Amino acid sequence: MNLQRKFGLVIKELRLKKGLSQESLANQSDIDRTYISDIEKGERNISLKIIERLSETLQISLSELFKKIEEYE
Amino acid sequence: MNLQRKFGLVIKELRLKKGLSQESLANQSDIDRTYISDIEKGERNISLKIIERLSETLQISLSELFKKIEEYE
DNA sequence: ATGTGACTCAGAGTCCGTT
DNA sequence: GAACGGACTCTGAGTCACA
Repeated sequence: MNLQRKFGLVIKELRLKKGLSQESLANQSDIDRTYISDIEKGERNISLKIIERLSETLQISLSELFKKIEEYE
Repeated sequence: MNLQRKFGLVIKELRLKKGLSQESLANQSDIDRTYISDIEKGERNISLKIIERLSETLQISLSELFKKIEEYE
């Protein structure tokens, strides 16, 4: 499984843990709802700026976020 | 200091610690030499794929890489 | 509330050389 | 060996209608 798919899975997991819909995560992160959908499916090779915005909204540090991602291997 | 600048500083630090030139890091990571230069100066908003390739060449996990980045704040 | 296809366009990423 | 520049190509960012 590649990195961007793992990334999507972790984002989805964190979003659900906070009881957020894709739409509200999208609004809070100032990202389009359909773009969030693509990210969670692992279909986008996202950049540092997007990663940062998501981690802020989900209230997780970048190192903790990537630690979770690594646990998927 | 923004995230991409901190990212660049950490990459440079790790590269020097391994005794690599920008050119050899570029070659081993299959990234353009001039792009490495820009990244280290914090002038590029790089994607997940590039981040992954750099971490592989520099032999550091993504979570450890971002932990170092967070230490710059 | 989420998925998909199709789109635009700024910027990610490359290649050449010169300082 | 690294920074800088111009001139590229290609893909990520961002949006929309529709299912």
